[in-house]
Formats: sequence, structure tokens, C-alpha cells
Amino acid sequence: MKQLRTKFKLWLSTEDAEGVFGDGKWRLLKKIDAKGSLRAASQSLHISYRKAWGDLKKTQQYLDVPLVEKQRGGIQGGQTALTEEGKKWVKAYTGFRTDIERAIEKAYEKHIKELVK
Amino acid sequence: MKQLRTKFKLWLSTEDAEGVFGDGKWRLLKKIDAKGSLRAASQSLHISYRKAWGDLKKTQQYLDVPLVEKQRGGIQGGQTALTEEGKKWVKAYTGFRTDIERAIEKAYEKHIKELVK
DNA sequence: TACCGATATGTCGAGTAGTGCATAACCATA
DNA sequence: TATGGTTATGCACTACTCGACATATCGGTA
Repeated sequence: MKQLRTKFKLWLSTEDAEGVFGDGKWRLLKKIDAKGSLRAASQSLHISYRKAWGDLKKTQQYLDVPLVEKQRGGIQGGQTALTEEGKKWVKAYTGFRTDIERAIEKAYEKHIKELVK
Repeated sequence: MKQLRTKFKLWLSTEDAEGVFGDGKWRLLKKIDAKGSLRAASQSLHISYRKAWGDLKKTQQYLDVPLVEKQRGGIQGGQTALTEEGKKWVKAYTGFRTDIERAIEKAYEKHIKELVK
């Protein structure tokens, strides 16, 4: 039998919207924090600006929390930065995700591994 | 803020094939065990027979383990039953998934909950 | 005031996963 | 040998997501 790897997707939903926060949005926010703009972040993540912008809008809309502060114009054309709230979310989700990643690893060892060898 | 719920998808992949086993296939196998035929299982799960059949084929092909035993013809037209190996997989994956479900619950309480209130 | 680069947003087309439909093959029993 | 219900499999259509384009807007700075 070929080597197996575990994969997972993780996200948060509200009643009326799927995927208001998740791995993709988390990566995007982290990258915005590192790069200082939505455009630079999207390029760095190899996703279209269109998608990054849409994702951000959806998250803010349904989560109803100001995660980023955006500015248009200026010498650099504009910028996007995380708010304090945004940073908290990134940190919290990082911990959340890490815990789960570890749990998956453990569960694999416990339940699946012996089946595969 | 609206109430949040965690969602996740879980699956196993090999080097050359994504999703050789996962929640969908797990549900399918369980249902096959309960119903005794692929057709009845697919109907019960509200997925097309076409998809169920394709999923099963893919899993067997890439996992390279006989999970089910299928028969055509006969008074009932045919039947599909889990092999011992198949039952082991269902059992193992059930444990695997349950552990992870609990871990996600816990991690949510620990990291996200306080952020949401 | 002109410019430049980023934000803001609609639209259309490509890629993809899944459904429905059609058709064979199969075989225990009547 | 005819029947019926299931497995087996290709194909066309559909629904949905995402990316590529095309524009418009914004506002410090030169």
C-alpha cells in the first residue's frame, strides 16, 4: 500500500454563511500583516486580487468585526493593515489550527497507521 | 456577532491521488454494510449511484485493498458487502474521526470561544 | 493639478465536480 | 428461457468556483 497522508480543511460558519473564516482567510490575514497591502498579500499567496478582496469582504461582512483597516490613495496607492481585532483573530486561529493539526497526527497514529502497514 | 460553528473535512491521500478515503467514502461504506447493496446505499445517502460507484472504484484502486465484495445477478439483482478488511477500515476511521471531532470541539472552546462573545 | 499604485467591483469564460440518462452485462429463480 | 434488480460505465448537461479583464475611485506627493 502506498504511503498515506492526512489532509483536512477547517472553517467556521454562521447560520447564513458558509466559510466566514478558515484556513484561506487566515493565511490571507497573516500575509496582509506581513506585507501591508491586500495586493501584495494576494500576489504572495498566488491567488487573484479579485478573490482575496472578495474573501476579505465576505469575512468582514458575516463576522461583523473590523479585521483590517484599508486606505486608498497616497504615495503608495493605498494600504491594508490588520486591526488589533484582526491580530487577535490570527493568533487565536493559529492556536486553534495547531491544536487540531496535532490531534489529527495523533489520531492517525492511533487508529489508521496499523491498518496501512 | 452571530453564532459560529466549526466545520471540517477530513481525508487521506496518496502521492498520486487526492481523497482516496475520507468522510464521504466512510459514510458510503457504513451504509453499504447496513443496506447490503451499493444502490440502496447511494439512495439512502442521497447521492447518485454514479458517484457512489465512482468513489468506491477510486478508493479500491488507490488504496489497493478489497473493501467490498460485489456480485451481479441473482434474484435480488446483485449485492455488495463489506469484506473483513472493509469493516476494519470503517471501524478505524470512525475512531479516527471521532477523536478529531472532539479535539476540534476542545480547541474551539480554548481558542475561539472567548473571541466571539 | 497630474500621476501612480492600491483599493473597489461587475462580468464573462474556463475548469471541475456531480447529476441524470442511456445502455450493457450478469445470474438466481420462476 | 424470460424476468428483474443490481452492478458497470460512458457521455452530456448543469451548477459552482475561481481567474482574467476591464474600469472606476481615491488621495499623498511631485
